[in-house]
Amino acid sequence: MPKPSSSEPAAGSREQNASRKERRLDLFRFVPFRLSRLAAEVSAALASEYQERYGLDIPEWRVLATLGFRNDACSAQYIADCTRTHKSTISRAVTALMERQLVERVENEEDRREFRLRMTRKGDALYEQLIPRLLRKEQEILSCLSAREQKDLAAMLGKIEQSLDLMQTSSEADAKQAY
Amino acid sequence: MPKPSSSEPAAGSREQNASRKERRLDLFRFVPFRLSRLAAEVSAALASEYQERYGLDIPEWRVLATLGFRNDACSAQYIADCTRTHKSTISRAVTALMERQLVERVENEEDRREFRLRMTRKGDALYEQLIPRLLRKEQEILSCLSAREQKDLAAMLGKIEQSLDLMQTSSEADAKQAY
DNA sequence: CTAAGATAGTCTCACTTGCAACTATCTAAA
DNA sequence: TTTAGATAGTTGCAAGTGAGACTATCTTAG
Repeated sequence: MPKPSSSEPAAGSREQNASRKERRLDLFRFVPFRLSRLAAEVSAALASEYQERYGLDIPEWRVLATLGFRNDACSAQYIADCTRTHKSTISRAVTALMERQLVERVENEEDRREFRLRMTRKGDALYEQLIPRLLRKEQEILSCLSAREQKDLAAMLGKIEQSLDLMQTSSEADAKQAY
Repeated sequence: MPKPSSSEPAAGSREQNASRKERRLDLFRFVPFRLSRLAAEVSAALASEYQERYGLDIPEWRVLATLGFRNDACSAQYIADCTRTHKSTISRAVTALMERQLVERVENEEDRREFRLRMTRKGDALYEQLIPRLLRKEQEILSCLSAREQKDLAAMLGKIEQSLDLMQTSSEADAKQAY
């Protein structure tokens, strides 16, 4: 990966450098870009586990991950909210998973608009095979950090996540309060 | 955002909980997922700046960011490598930016396969308007962290980035060594 | 009870983007 | 020099995804 040289060849006085500080932006130090690129690379690193080996795409994996972590069945909308994935994407993922008989759904007698989703035995088996691989991969990626750093990183991600939640629009906040 | 309850209702002995630790995965504690979601949200938060206000999409912004940080012109391929964006995506972004006369390109006499790209005066003006807004937004997002934490976060991102580089395939590593 | 509005899930459409083929050009080796 | 392979950039195509319309159902206000 090439990196634009940070040592700019004598292109101005120190005074200009000071003002440039606000007028130029080093993409490689810009946290939003770094996050986006890092997330893409980490996703790609994990894809080999759930895509190549198990034929799952990201939305499908998110459905399984949500169902697998919960003991009880839940609705597609709930999964969409949890994972911040559009409901149409979740709908397609659920359809694909049902065709592969990894997930099943039953009508909810109390609210017949929604379905209760849960993993089948087959889905459970796949899930239990997949999870250790993913956790191992995660550890592999984080192994460059000490245990202390990993904990700190998790805490900082948490703070930013929380802060972003607060920055959401009120309509989204209302939607969330429904839970 | 609903969060699956972490306090699982007495579903097994302590022994089972210990083994479950490896068989279940809490999406909300799974760093790859958190990164992906966080990156998406941060991107969305920035989009209002460069999309709504300046009509730029992400690839276009990445082209401008790379050109703006460098003093000299560079090739489309270089931008693709820097930003880890596919060359076809960069190609389309450059076309759009040229149509808006924000970027211009000149033939490279030394290698007539490639073009040297640089911002026009108009592109520079837009860039200088945009950058302070984006930096302010970044600070806003990171303001929930102390200066110390921000520095630590940057350092940790750096470590993971570096570690992922090492995890790449040899063909990619070769490509990088060309620089 | 009825009507209006909210919500769950599906489906169509449009857009974005990666892949891969293609052209043009460069490089290296026979 | 010639030829094979690599590289820069463009473009057609296909897959994935979000927006929003739509149906069915639920909720609430009158």
